[in-house]
Amino acid sequence: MTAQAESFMRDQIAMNIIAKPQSPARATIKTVALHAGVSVPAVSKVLRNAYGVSDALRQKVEASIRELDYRPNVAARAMRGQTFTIGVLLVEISNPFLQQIVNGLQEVLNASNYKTLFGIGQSESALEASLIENMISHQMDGLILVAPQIHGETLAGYARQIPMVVIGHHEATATTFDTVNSNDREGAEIAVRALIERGHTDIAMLNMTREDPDEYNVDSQRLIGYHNAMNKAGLGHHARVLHVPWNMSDRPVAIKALLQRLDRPRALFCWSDLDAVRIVEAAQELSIDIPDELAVVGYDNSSIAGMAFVNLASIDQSGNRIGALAAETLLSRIGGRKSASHELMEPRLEVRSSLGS
Amino acid sequence: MTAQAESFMRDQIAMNIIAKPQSPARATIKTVALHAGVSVPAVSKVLRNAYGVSDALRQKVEASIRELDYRPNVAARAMRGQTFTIGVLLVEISNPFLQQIVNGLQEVLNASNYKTLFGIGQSESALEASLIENMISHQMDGLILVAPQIHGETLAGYARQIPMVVIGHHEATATTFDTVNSNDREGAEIAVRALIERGHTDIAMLNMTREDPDEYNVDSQRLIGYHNAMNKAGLGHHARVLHVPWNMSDRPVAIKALLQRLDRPRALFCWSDLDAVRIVEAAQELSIDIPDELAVVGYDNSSIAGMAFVNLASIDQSGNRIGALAAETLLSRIGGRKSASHELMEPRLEVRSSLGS
DNA sequence: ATGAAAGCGCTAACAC
DNA sequence: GTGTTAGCGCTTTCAT
Repeated sequence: MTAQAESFMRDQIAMNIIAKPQSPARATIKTVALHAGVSVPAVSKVLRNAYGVSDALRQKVEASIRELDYRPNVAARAMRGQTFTIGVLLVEISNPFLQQIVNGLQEVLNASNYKTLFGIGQSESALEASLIENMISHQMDGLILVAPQIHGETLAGYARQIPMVVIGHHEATATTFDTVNSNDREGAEIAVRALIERGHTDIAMLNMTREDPDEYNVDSQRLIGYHNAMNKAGLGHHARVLHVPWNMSDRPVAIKALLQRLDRPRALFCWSDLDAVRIVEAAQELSIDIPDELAVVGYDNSSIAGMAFVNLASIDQSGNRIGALAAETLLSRIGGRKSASHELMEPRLEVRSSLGS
Repeated sequence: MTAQAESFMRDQIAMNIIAKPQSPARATIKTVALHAGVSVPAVSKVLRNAYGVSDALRQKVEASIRELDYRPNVAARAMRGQTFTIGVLLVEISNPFLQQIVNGLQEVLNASNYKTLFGIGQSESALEASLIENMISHQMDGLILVAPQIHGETLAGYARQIPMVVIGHHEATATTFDTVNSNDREGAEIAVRALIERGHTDIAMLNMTREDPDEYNVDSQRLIGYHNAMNKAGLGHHARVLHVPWNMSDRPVAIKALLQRLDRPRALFCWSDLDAVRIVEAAQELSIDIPDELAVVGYDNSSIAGMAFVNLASIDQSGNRIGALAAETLLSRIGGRKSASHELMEPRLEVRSSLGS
């Protein structure tokens, strides 16, 4: 083999090493334009159903798109126009109620032109903020925040940069973003009233613990509702709020300890089924009869509440509808609506044996 | 007021109307360069810690970045370099086991430079495919797919376009992407063996139903493990596989019907706690004693399995570790690793009363 | 060590 | 109706 031939071979091998792994370079709008024998902007117009394209041109372009299996590059689009991507920030994902909301969101969004990407905040506001900024930086077309742990002013700052709808944040005075909520104050009142109607007076609330509570949070609203109901019934002096540390692992233990206290209440309204179910479990282990020795009402009417061995009365806030409405609200805002929309859905009580009679 | 002054005022007002709503135009790399009195590429190099920047220049640029609160535009970056964004596709989110995986993933990814965005497939392969393509189109730096309902060949096609790790897909022969799995075959064998050791011979399996089963799916692997264990014990002729339609709403009803059949088995291995818990519930409603009349073993050792009123024996596959390992594997592949990595974690049985003795 | 110039894939403004 | 030109914010040669 001559020196030239050897050199040629080496080049061939090198080219293969470089060229092989990268698949047959994805088609761009340029490739399509070339293939269809038209200009690049012409293709762009077809893609966006823009005004002023002849049928003939559209046919040609669409044929080329199919043949080349072309799909527009979202990243490039992001620099000039829309990305057709909606960002959703979830506070966390273990609470089954949030899954209802996600289902409602997807139902509406998947039927639209938009794709949905989720960020999961792990209940940490710093992580939430960085995810929101990342979504804005990705030039997403709109944001839905679910129960964010972020202050109202900061949210308003984000809303100036991107169309935004917030779920689980009771700030009906916000002008730059929309909100969709369940009436958490009313939900709590319904629960406590149901206990009062059944003759209870020693009714405590088991609430979530937060480092930095905020009037806009759902748990603050439920707390207000609890106090309202107690006061209205003249039981204000009996009001008691219990807390357990917000830590997944030892939470069940802390909840059990609560029931072992001498001053255990006769009735309990829990901010979430997550805790209410643990109460039911602990009561069974401690041979405390529900509802005769302890009446319990939870919140969210999660699927486990309805199971035969739990039978937990609970406030139902139909997360599916909340999610679907939030998605529709965002789409209408992206569509150009400027005035803020603040929706409040009414919750209802799902009566079950833990409530007593 | 003079005509000129009036005109001037109108202009001012108009400018405000236009200028006010859009917030103080986000700083770009150009703004920073101007502010620091350096070139645009210089700023870019500082951002990427690139080689060859003097300390003096770095100081100046970093000061300007802080002062202007500059954050690079991911969309623009996507066109030339990295996005520092990882995409995760989840088959769905209601199964608590998937939440363990998400926790494991986030633990590793949040400690890295990468941000994580999730797609939720709603158990529909068409939606999954469109989400994956969207993520590729966003020029994400890598993908983690969790239990995708997509065929191996299609996955290989995606893997040619982006670094990829797949969880819950038993294709150890794949060369273009990595996999991380629990040994589902072994898990099923452990469960069935535990029942056999306790004297059972009439052991059925309750499996997931799929339109289009695939040897690579976890449920197929568990089915194989079930048959292996039965055959090894000489019980092959007793093997029976039960199914219920994969539909969230009437699934509990179908499961209850299963226990009302005359040929109800004496022991049951369930592909998931999701179904096993419903079995426990139905048994209680039908006054079928667990474990004396029906022994049950579930899969995933979800938190509900351990609750006092359920007490369900279950196979534990430590989703946290699977998620964390998958994230590490992806980072190493993004880092340049070319050879495929296929990890198999060993599951274990969590013994509880539903197993009998 | 630093900057000038080119270009990623797409869309918008304006000719023709 | 269609093509030409310019430019989004960033990274990457390649001079100097």
